[in-house]
Amino acid sequence: MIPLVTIFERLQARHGPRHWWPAENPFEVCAGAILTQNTNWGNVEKALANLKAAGRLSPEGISSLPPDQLAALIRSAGYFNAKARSLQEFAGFLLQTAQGDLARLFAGDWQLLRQQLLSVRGIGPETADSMLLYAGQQPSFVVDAYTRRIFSRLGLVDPTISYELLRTFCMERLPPEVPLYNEFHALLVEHGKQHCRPCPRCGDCCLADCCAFSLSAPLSA
DNA sequence: GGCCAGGACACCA
DNA sequence: TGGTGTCATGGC
Repeated sequence: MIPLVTIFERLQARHGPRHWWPAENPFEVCAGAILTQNTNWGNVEKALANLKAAGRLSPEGISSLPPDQLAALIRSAGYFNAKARSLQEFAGFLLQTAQGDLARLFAGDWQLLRQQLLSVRGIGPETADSMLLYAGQQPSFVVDAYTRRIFSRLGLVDPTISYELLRTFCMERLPPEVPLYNEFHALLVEHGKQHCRPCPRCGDCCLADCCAFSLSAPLSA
């Protein structure tokens, strides 16, 4: 079994630093985490730009907007009715729990906060962990479809493994370091989006030992 | 025109 | 606990 740190190093060598999360402030990270659910990031950027232009990219701005108007602003992100509701649920939670102050929200026990976030309608495990890691700088590993696909292709886990089990698998094998978690997830997304194909020789992910030699080769090779 | 993209939830067995 | 349907736009 390839150590996760080795996979991380190969991803790093292949793709370089990813500089995640692409946002101007922690609240934008949280809004983006909701908007990007099962959606291309390019569509999310348009929705975020609309919210900014309307002066609504804040807990108060989102909370005070009629649902249909909020849905219209985030239309490009898809599932706009559901996501408008989720954004308002999160904004309400943030206002009620921490007076709209994310620094205050993340100041306490983050594992307790994770449970609270999971109780907010529209925030599932990946969204909660993205908020904790990228907005709150807490060592909560983010798992997504790419993580499951790549790790199962490498033979590390079963492809049907649950979110929580895969997250635990990762966190038990990595030191709880925010910069490492940040970069690892971002690299897995990048690898999954553009480059991860079954190896023509071994059938594994191209990060496998079989193909590790080729990591320095051009991406088109 | 079909497929996929940085999921979550309700409902059912 | 796990499987399935639904939510929906935009790029390729």
